[in-house]
Amino acid sequence: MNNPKSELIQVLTQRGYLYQSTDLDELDTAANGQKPLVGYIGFDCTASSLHVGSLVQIMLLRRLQQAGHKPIVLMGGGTTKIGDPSDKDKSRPLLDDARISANMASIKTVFEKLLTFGDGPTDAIMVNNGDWLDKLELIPFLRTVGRHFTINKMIKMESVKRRISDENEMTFLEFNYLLLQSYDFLELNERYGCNLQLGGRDQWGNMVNGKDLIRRVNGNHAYVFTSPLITTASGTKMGKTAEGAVWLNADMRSPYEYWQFWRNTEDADVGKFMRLFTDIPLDEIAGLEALEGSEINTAKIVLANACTTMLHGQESAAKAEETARQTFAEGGTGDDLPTIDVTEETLQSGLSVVQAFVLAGLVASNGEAKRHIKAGALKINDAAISDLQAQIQAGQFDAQGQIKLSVGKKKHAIVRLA
RNA sequence: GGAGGGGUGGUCGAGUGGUUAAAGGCACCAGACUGUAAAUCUGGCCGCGAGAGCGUACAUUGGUUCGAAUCCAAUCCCCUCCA
Repeated sequence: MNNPKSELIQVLTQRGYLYQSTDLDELDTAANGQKPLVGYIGFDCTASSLHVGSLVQIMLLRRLQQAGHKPIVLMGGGTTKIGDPSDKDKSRPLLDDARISANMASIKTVFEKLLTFGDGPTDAIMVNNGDWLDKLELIPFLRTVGRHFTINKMIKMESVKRRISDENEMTFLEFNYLLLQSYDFLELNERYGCNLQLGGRDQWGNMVNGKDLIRRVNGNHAYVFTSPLITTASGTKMGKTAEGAVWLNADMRSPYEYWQFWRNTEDADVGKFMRLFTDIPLDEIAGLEALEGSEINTAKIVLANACTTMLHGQESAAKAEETARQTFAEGGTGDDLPTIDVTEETLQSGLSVVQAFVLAGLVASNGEAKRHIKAGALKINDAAISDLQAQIQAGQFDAQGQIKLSVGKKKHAIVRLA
């Protein structure tokens, strides 16, 4: 689309969120109308935090709200009990209700930072599809919803085709996931006038079926908008690190580590990530991403600050930046580095370097620590360790009672004498 | 219900009685080079142990054997074809 009229579609296309959409022109017109659009995205609550993989989705809702529309965060309290079949992993252990609501509460804290909740016309709301899915009755459901789905059409869906061919198989339960998600959209349409569903590109099939269901059941017109799968410039899925998922909740990944995640973005991704994950104006981004050579590090700091501020607040971002500056630019340490406390007694009875690194969480096992020593990657106070059996010495603590542990050039921690 | 095939480390995928902690790819980690980037090259990649080594591990359980991921039995799960 060349010249979107609405702010929403302008922003979404210019910042790289558009993969595919139904009636883009019409959606553009609707987005430009008097009435705010009401758009939703569904999130499962299988863990107590979402991770950066979901961030594009969250940002979609944020853009929606910024452009004067109403976001609905749909928590999959009902669908989580079934387990999302599109995750190809072996079926997870089913979560119990207590676990699900705990996860939901924990996840909600993240949305509260990125969206404005309330009762106003463009305030975000959070709803739980367990509210209606849990009490569905099979026969009425089949008669009102099931009749609108033809098997003929369903088996032509890309997601279904893939699953019912040779190697794979699909259970009836999974087959029904489509109906449940479609029903969610219908329910939100009737309850809240929700007329837009956003999501990742893999959700397209489920989403357009919801749109069709709405038209068939109550004649309303709804829209569907998908975002691309975000990969890094080198082609891998975004957000993979040795430590696992990049969680959004601060108790699962500290603001400093979150800052570092963004700081380590590949050169080629800086502009793209800024457009997607920050509110930095486009012209400013254009200037930053044009920086050449090591200059672009400035842009990465801007990116890290913007992302961390959005999620953890300005103060946390500033602290993370300062810690990074002290650690990397000055070769010292900063307050925000992961820290472990060690007592005088522990020190007396002997604490090996290997143990210290394990305690600090910088390595996963003694063996890994030793491998790193052999590779010359473990440093104490910036001096490489070569002795596998080296002990932490009292004399290594500096005036502040600290020792700096490093694995390679990037991972640092502090041991503090308690 | 019948016939056949299969379940291997984070992942994909070799391996069909000892030389196999298990080829190779990917992912990941570290070193070199740099800019806390990418690419490239080098090394590593179950745990414990300074090391020799030890312990665990090839769906699960039991068995055969001096010795099993490899053979046998039962169980669970998956695939293909037939009914």
